[in-house]
Amino acid sequence: MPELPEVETVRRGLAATMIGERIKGVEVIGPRTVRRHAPGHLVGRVTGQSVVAVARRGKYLVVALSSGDRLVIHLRMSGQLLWTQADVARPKHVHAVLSCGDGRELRFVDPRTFGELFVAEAGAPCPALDGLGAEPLEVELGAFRALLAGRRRQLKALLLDQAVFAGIGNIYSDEMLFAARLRADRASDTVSAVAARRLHEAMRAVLTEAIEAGGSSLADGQYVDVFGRPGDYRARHRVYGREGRPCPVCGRAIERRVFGQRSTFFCRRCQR
DNA sequence: CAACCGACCTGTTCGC
DNA sequence: TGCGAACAGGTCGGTT
Repeated sequence: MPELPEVETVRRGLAATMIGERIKGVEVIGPRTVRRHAPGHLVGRVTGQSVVAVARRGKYLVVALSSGDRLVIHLRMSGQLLWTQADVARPKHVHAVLSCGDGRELRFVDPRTFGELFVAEAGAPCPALDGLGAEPLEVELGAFRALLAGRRRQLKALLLDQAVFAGIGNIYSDEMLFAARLRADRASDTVSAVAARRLHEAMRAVLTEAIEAGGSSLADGQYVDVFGRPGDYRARHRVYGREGRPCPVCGRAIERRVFGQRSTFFCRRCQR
């Protein structure tokens, strides 16, 4: 579910609530939620630590602890982090809980159980983070063009490849390709310098606006921030989830096709 | 190297 | 109303 704008929105909520908090207790409830190492390792490493900073790398949240260790969280498809009073009844699918001060706790909720938490120890390499590609909001135009030209990939597959650009998912790849007027299956090394500049700008514009809107909550309302609030960006989607509706630029019906196993929404006339 | 496929899960929506 | 099929924001490992 969550892509870069949603994860960034969660990050901001975590930074606002958790920095300076001491984690008094850690509960790991589901057997799948901590799977890169023993669950007890996470409990031992995190209990008693204070939160120093909260960063984001791609779709990963990175909670820096006073020990120098990092608590790394990925929400995958259905994960949520909810900051609540501990005496509020727990919903279904709460798989981990961090108990903090003033009777508050951070809950990791995840119906599909694809999400995960793990500890990256201070000074140790972390393959999951180290293998990530460029941050889409930081990559410069020159480097961006080199990433497109350096291989022959379908543009959508390239945008979705976390080792190339970290944080883009199915919604925002479609939205930025539409904004740049490029087809999802265009070979990356055939994109002109002018079109590459358009895509670079579209990447920045779409992600920035989506973050400002607090991300996209779809019909089922799965995605919410740490305070339980949905994001507003869905109302601004121009193609994603809009099959059969008119293209906002030319009026032709938006189409849906599968590219690389993923539903892809696009305008046949505007995107080349 | 790139594309494709199934797998991992639960829940919701859609079509008959 | 019921029920199975299709589908879902992500990623990984194995094949073609």
